Amino acid sequence: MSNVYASAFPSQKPATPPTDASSAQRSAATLLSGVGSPQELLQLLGVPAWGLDPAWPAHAVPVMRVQADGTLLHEGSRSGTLYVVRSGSFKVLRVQEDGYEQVLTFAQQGELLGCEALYGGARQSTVVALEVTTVYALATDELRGLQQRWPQIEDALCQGLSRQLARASETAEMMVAVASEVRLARFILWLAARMTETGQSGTRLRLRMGRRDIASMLGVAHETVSRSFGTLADAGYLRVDNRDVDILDLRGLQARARNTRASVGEHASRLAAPRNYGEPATSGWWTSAAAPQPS
Amino acid sequence: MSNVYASAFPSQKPATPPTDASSAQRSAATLLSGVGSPQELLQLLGVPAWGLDPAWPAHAVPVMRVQADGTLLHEGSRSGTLYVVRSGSFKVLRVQEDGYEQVLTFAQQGELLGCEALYGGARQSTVVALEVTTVYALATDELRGLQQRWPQIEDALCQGLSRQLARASETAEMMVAVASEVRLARFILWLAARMTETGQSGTRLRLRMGRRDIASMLGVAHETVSRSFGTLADAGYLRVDNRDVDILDLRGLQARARNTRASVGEHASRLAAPRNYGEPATSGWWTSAAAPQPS
DNA sequence: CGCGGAGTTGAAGCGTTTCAAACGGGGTGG
DNA sequence: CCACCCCGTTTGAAACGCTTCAACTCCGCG
Repeated sequence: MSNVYASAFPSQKPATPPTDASSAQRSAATLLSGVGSPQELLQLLGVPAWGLDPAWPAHAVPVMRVQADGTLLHEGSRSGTLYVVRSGSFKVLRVQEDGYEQVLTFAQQGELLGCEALYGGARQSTVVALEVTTVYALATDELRGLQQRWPQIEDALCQGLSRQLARASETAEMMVAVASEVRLARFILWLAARMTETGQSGTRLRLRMGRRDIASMLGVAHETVSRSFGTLADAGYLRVDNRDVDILDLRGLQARARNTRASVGEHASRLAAPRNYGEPATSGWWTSAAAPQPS
Repeated sequence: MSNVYASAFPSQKPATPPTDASSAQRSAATLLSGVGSPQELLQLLGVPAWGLDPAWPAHAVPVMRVQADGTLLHEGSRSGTLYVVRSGSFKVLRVQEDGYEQVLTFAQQGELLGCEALYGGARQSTVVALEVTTVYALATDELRGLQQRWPQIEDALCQGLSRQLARASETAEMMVAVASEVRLARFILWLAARMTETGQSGTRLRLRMGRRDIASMLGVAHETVSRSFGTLADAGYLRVDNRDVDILDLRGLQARARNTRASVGEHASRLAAPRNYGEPATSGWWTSAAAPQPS
């Protein structure tokens, strides 16, 4: 297997997989499990692999496998490797000084992990696999080489970074919402939107994370998450069976997710005057990236 | 003035300032106010301008001026311009469907604004100046040209993007904290850390934003922010006079900011075992980017 | 079979929200 | 120059919602 890897990156010293230092030491969760094509990588990043010679499969990108509950990245680690989720899902968290796990987001197919590596500092967050998972591993020094061979990678990465940033603001909106049911409703809609992005159902979700993780991300007690699930189910928006969730009434759920803190009345309307009032457009999905937004 | 601009970017059609479309139409808040040097731009982005010919001041980057309460970017706009804060400060927010302004973060010197432009979609957030402000304006199509002349810009931008991402996780930690005083304590520490980054005091802060904006970002009522300020002041951590805040007891404030939701006991310690327990290191500042973090 | 973890549900306490009123500063107009 | 108003900020009191502690069920696993 390591020969495959070595042939893909001849400039690299033999058998130096771009694994995260601390994760390799602490847990045997991450394994170099093969290689993938740069075409697939670009497609994962949302850039159609135009101009890439499809008959050039010789060069490959290392793929790593992470088992369930395995740690891909460790807070404080300094290795400069970037990961792109190929399959499965992760939770991204920060461990507080008192030991509390603050979940920041959940990552799915196509998402970038370990972006802080580019910044040069230490890793800001820990990344744990929620199930069996595979990721593309891109060591920053190898990135230079890749970029020279496939300039598209550069753009794809920038776009990926920018998209991660956009998602960060989405998660922020979930966490600061007032009522716990609103938080949960937004979370479900957010998950559903991400599902459809990767070609999955969009109304029938199988949660990969526990109530406790959801609660941590939403900033509420896990009992409250349970209760909120019950409330949303009683209202007819969802059908909930442990980690299986069906969205029964999408519009209703969206309406529930819209409710925010008591509006400042006309103060806000001064700035945002006759904007999308009464418009069904939500802040993501359904009218996701293609919303023409009347300017 | 426009000749200066035209000479800086001869490839550009004359008099096509890279202003955000909607902001230029809606408010006369943004004005092309001159040009700056790429050296300063790189320095702002945290990349020392090594290798840049300092005796090459002919080429310049357009600088825009935004008046207080002026809108730099409008949610939903599609123009692909990237901004770097040169002076002053902004609030970044999303306007909810019901008119409520959800503040996502505050941006200071050196920060990137409008990064979603790279992603190609519509703007995700509105950006409003909290005071008189100047920004560097980088139209994406001009970026290509800039990159060819100064390759450092590329790296600087990537690092900036990655740093913005790191900051997003910091803000997330503030917003999901449990008690309102903890949220506010973290906010103050976060602000102070950013102040020191730009060479300002670090213990003597002049808030540029109102209580309402702080409350929105922290996800609490603005009355609660006021009360929390009172509580932190009564505890001796701060001296608060309207928008002037002095940090009197930094360690105490840090301790107050550490308090999170009741820890899951030993569940969390299983994963993060003997990590920085008892270590004074906080999640930013004081031991900011240089913390060696025992691996 | 019994243990432990995940999820649900109940009841009590408390923190936050909400409504309300008052204070203070900065602006405008008389 | 003062009065006045507007708005940001502060403080009070009541109601609500969430957290917390607790008990209980269900399920997988040793």
